[in-house]
Amino acid sequence: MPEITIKDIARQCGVGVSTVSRAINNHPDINPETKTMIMQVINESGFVPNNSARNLKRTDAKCIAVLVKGITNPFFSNMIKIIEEEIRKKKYTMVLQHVEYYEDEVNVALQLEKEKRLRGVIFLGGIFAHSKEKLGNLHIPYIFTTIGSAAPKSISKTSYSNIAVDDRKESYRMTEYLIGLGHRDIAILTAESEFRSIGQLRLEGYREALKDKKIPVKENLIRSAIEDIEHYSMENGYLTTKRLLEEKIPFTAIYATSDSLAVGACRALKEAGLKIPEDVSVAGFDGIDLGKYYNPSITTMKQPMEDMAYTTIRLLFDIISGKKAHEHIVFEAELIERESTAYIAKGTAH
Amino acid sequence: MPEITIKDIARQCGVGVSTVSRAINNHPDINPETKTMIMQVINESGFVPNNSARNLKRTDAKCIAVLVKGITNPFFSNMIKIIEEEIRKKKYTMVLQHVEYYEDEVNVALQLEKEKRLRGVIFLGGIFAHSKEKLGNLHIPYIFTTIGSAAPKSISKTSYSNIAVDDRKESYRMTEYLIGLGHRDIAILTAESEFRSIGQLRLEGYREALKDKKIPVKENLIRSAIEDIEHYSMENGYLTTKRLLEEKIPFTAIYATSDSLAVGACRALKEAGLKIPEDVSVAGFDGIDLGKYYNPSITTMKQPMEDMAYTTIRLLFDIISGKKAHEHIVFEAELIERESTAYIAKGTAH
DNA sequence: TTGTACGCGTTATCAT
DNA sequence: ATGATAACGCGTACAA
Repeated sequence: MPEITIKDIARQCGVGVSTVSRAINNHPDINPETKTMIMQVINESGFVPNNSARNLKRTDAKCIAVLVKGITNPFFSNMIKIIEEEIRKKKYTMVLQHVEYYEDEVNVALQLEKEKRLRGVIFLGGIFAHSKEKLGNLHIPYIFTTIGSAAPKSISKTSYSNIAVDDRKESYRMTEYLIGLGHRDIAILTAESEFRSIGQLRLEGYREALKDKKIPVKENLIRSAIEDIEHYSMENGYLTTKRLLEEKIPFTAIYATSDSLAVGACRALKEAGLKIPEDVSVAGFDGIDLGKYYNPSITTMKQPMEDMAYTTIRLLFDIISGKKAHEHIVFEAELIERESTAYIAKGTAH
Repeated sequence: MPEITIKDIARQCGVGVSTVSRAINNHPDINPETKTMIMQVINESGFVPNNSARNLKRTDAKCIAVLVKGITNPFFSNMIKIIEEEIRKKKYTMVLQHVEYYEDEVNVALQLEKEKRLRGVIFLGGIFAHSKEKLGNLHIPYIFTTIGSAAPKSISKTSYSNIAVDDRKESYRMTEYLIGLGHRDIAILTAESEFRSIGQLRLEGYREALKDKKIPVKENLIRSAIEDIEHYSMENGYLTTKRLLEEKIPFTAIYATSDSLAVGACRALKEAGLKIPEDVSVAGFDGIDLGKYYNPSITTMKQPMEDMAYTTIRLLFDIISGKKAHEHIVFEAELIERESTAYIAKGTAH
């Protein structure tokens, strides 16, 4: 198949390649007539400039990469939309890449930096477990958003930005809230066992809250998600809760560390003939849309996704333009009480 | 910042660039010792080959592009996972791109074909409304999956593959099912007004079924999704249903043309004090996980996503290797009866 | 087994 | 306003 290039167009138009290039790239120094003529020929021929060659040569790519850890997380969808829109407004382009759980997002960023002449990188999700050396090779500004905020101390805080809620604290608050409703046997559905992962931070918050309230932590109420299936999924919440019920360990509330897990938990409870919140209270985390529309609607700790998204992209642009230095911003989450939680009914324990 | 290139590595190692290239690309003609030496230097230096330059030179990219229309559709997530896995198994790489609703996915494919030396393209979602000329410029095999199956006649069926359910027929079946339950006033929640879109095909099936059963179509029971928000979203189902209720048009069933819409509808009904399915039956379409975990679980027309995904990627590889010609496969959907639908209660109409 | 030199398609520089 | 030409970083004949 004969790949059609800028040279072919130039020949067909009887002009030099530079003129064609000028036409394509909206350069000022070109006769409008020549330009329309060239554009016409291009449209007819179906010529598409080779992006690899462009990126190879170009100095000003005006491109920002967004790397998302995991693909099925609905939590990020809205954030990405906002970020994309802002990037478009600035006449930049965005390259969105999903990174598998086992892939190293920094490697991907390193690649993209060279390939696309990136101006900045946004990491969405994942764990901050990157070596200083590797990050040192990333010569452009990068921001971690929605990532367990505790980064290794060896990495200078001035070399990157971080935007997240305080997962430990907010998890503490949610646990405290459930305790306040009279619950003492609170099962927690958690995912991710990696050190400093969001899952672990939330678990720590739970432990601390119980400890502070002098409620003994029952290890058999701490349930890790099943490994082989998507961690933060409804299915995982469902299966984990089912197992919990089968083991007949008494509890009066379930604190799921994500709303998807909470949904699955609700279903399992319902199938077991338990009423929410009369028999069992269920709380989630994140504040995705679904929680609002679920039945019962689900009490959750809502992360200010829109705010976080806007802040992320604006901060990145400010850093790129030299207006700001790196920042580490902690957002407050909002406890939204909905139908799925209530005061404990006396004498019940399932 | 001094971009480090293959030349720097070569100089540092005291070898020629080709030797470094051979080391990077696992070529056979290289002394193992030289290779390890070079790789060591590379690792220390943090050198990352420039992908643009590579793609520019390379002839055998072994890369397949997956273009997804719209980003927040959970329906595609599972399909993408399967496709990605199969691609990995074949030692190919996958490039996943989300295409906005207003963007032209064929343009994106055209770009990528040149940029990444693609071997094939998979289009997920969207509408088949592409000009013959443009598609003619795509010199590699491409498959449309989950796209309204009625393509313009001007395009030869031998030039592309298509994998989908028969949206009109399956929509007909769903409507028929609801009619079979005794419903006559069936509101339909639909999205997309574009000709030949999935939304329109499903609407056509609805109309036909009513017509065949001699039930007059009430135009005010046909509700289009609100334009400015995500079409197939829970929010849209919720708001649309709310409006429907406010208008006090009597109906005993809602057929939502996607499960997300159905979820929103359920919530709106519940808030209005209506019971599902006692007062109103609700049916969805697609068969996403959520329908199973929702409360009530939602009757749906399940598309065989896994099958469709496997078939798509296998067919593509067969076409690439010359084993097969293009195919047009229609899958059967499966009507899954769940808790949200039931026989009509006599004398009720809301 | 290794090194030299050319070219991939484009943009930028410098003439004209 | 336009054209010739030198890079961009890499892979690969081809020569050594």
